[in-house]
Amino acid sequence: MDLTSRTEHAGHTGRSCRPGPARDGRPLAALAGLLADGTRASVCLVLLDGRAWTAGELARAVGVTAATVSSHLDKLVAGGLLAEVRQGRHRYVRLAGPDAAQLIEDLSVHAGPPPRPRASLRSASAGAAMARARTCYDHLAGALGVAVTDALLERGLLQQSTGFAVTDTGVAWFADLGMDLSERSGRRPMARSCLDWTERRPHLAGRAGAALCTHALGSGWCERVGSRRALRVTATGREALAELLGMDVGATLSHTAGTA
Amino acid sequence: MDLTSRTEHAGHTGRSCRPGPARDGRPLAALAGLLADGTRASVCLVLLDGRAWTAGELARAVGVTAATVSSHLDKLVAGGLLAEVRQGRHRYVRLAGPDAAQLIEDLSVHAGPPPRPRASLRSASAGAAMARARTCYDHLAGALGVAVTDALLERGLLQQSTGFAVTDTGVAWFADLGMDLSERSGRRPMARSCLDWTERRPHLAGRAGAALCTHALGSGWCERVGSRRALRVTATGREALAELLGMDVGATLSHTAGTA
DNA sequence: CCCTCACTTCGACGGCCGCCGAAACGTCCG
DNA sequence: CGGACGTTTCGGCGGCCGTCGAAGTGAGGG
Repeated sequence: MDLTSRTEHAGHTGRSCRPGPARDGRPLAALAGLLADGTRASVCLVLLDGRAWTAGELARAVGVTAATVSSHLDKLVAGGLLAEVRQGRHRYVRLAGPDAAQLIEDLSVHAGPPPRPRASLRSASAGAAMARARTCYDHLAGALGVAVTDALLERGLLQQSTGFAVTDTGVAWFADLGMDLSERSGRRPMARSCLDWTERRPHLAGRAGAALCTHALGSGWCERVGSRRALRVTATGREALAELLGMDVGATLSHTAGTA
Repeated sequence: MDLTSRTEHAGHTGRSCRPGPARDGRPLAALAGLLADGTRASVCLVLLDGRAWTAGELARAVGVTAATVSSHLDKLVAGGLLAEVRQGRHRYVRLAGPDAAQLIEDLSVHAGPPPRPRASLRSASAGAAMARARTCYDHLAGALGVAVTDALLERGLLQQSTGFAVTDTGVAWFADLGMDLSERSGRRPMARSCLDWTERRPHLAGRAGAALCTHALGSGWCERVGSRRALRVTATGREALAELLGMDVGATLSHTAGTA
C-alpha cells in the first residue's frame, strides 16, 4: 500500500518524476514471479525443446498433479511466456517464441549450477566425445551444436565478434542447402549466440541456427531420440557433416544424453 | 487414478521418471525469486545506475522501512546479485557486476510496459530532442547513448552485425582518447548491445561502453545531475562530441530526465 | 562519556500461493 | 448412448514470505 501510493505518484508522470521516482519494479517482479516457482521453472525448461506438450505430459514430466500444472499453465500463458493451442480434449502449450526461449536460457545460465570447473573444455568438442547432441528450443545445442558452430567459424562461414555474424560466403553456403536466410522474420537476428548449460560455450542460434536445425532434422542428418530434446546423428548426417564442414563425428553419437 | 498412481510414482522417485530427467527448475526459480518481489525489483532497478547506495537511501527511494530493505539486501547479496561494502555504520550495496546488470536489464526489457507505440523513433535521436541522457549501470544510455552509438556506427568506428563490434579504426579512436580496450577484464566482451527501456533501441555497452562513459565523466563531457542516473552534457562535452564524432548536441541538454 | 544515527534482529501479523483430492466438464471412441 | 480420458474448477490445507514496530547493536561525534 505504501508501494501503491508511491507508484501512483510515479506512474502518472511516466518515468520523469523528481529525485526518487524509483521506477516501478512490479512489472519486472511479475515476470520474474512466473519463473520463481520450481514447478513452473521446470515446465519452462522442459519446453525449451521447442515443441508443444500437453498439460498431462508436463504434469508427469515434472511430477505434479494435472490440477497443479493446469493452474501453472494459466499463469504462464497469461504472462506471455507460453502460447497454447487447444485441440479436442488436449491443451498443447509451447514457449511463446524465441524471445521467451532466450529469456529462459539467459536466466538458466545465470542460475546455473555453481560454476563447476569443467574437465577439459576443448576435448568436449573434439569429435569422439560429442555424445551430447540435442536441441535448444529451435536450434542445435550440446556438444553437437558447439562443434557445428566451431566448424562454421573455422571455415569462415560464420564470424565471431560480440555475437555471431553470418559471412557472405556463409549466406551462400546456407543457400546452397536450400536455406534462405535473407527473409527476416520479425525482429529476430540472422545469427545470435546462445550459451547453453552443459557446454558453457556459445553456439549458433537465431534464424541461421533454427534453419540449420530444421534442415538437419528434415534431411535426415539427425533424428529425435525418445520424446525429449536428445538427438542422434545418423549415418547420412555423419557423411554430410564431414563433407560440408569437414567434421569428424565419432560413432559415439548413439548414446545421447537426457534419455534412457 | 491411473494418473494418480503414475504421479506418486514420479513423485517418489524424484523427477527421474524414465524418458525425462526434466532438469531441475529450482536453481532458476531461486534466481527468479530474487526479482519476483516488487520491492527487491525496485531496488535493483535503482542500482542500475551502477553506483553504491546505502541501505537507508534505498529504503527511502523505494518507500519501505529500513528493516524491510535490510532483509531484502540480505537475500540479494546471498543470491549473488548484489555486492556489499560495510563502512562504519553504513552498508553500501551495488550490483555485483556487469552480468547482474545485464540480467536485470534483459528482464526489464521483456517485462517492459506493454510495447507502447513510439512516436517517432528516428526523431528521438535527432539532436535537439536528445534531452534524456543518463547512465545505465556503467555506460551511456538514453537518447545520448543511442546518439553516440549512432555516430560511432556512422563513422565506421563501430560495426553492427548481431551485436556490436569495435572496428580497428575504432580501437585506434578509443586509444587516441587514452582508452585501451585491449585489456580484457574477465569474460566481458569489448562491445555489446544494450537495449534500454526508454529508447527501445540498442546502444553501446560492454568494455567500450564503460570506458567511454568513464571518459565522458572524467574529462568533463558530462556531469551527473542530482543523485540519480541523469546526466547533462557540458559545453566542453558538446564541443568534444561535435569535433570527435560530428554530433550536433542541442542546447536542450540542460533539462534531463529523472531528476528535477 | 553519552547521545545520535544507521542498521539489524526479533516477533507477530497478514496475505498470498502452491499443492492436492474430489468432482464437474467436454471430447473422443466404441 | 455410455464409458474412458484429458482437463478444469473448487475447496481447503499448509507453508512461506513481506511487512512493520520495537528493541538491540555498534560506530561516530560532540
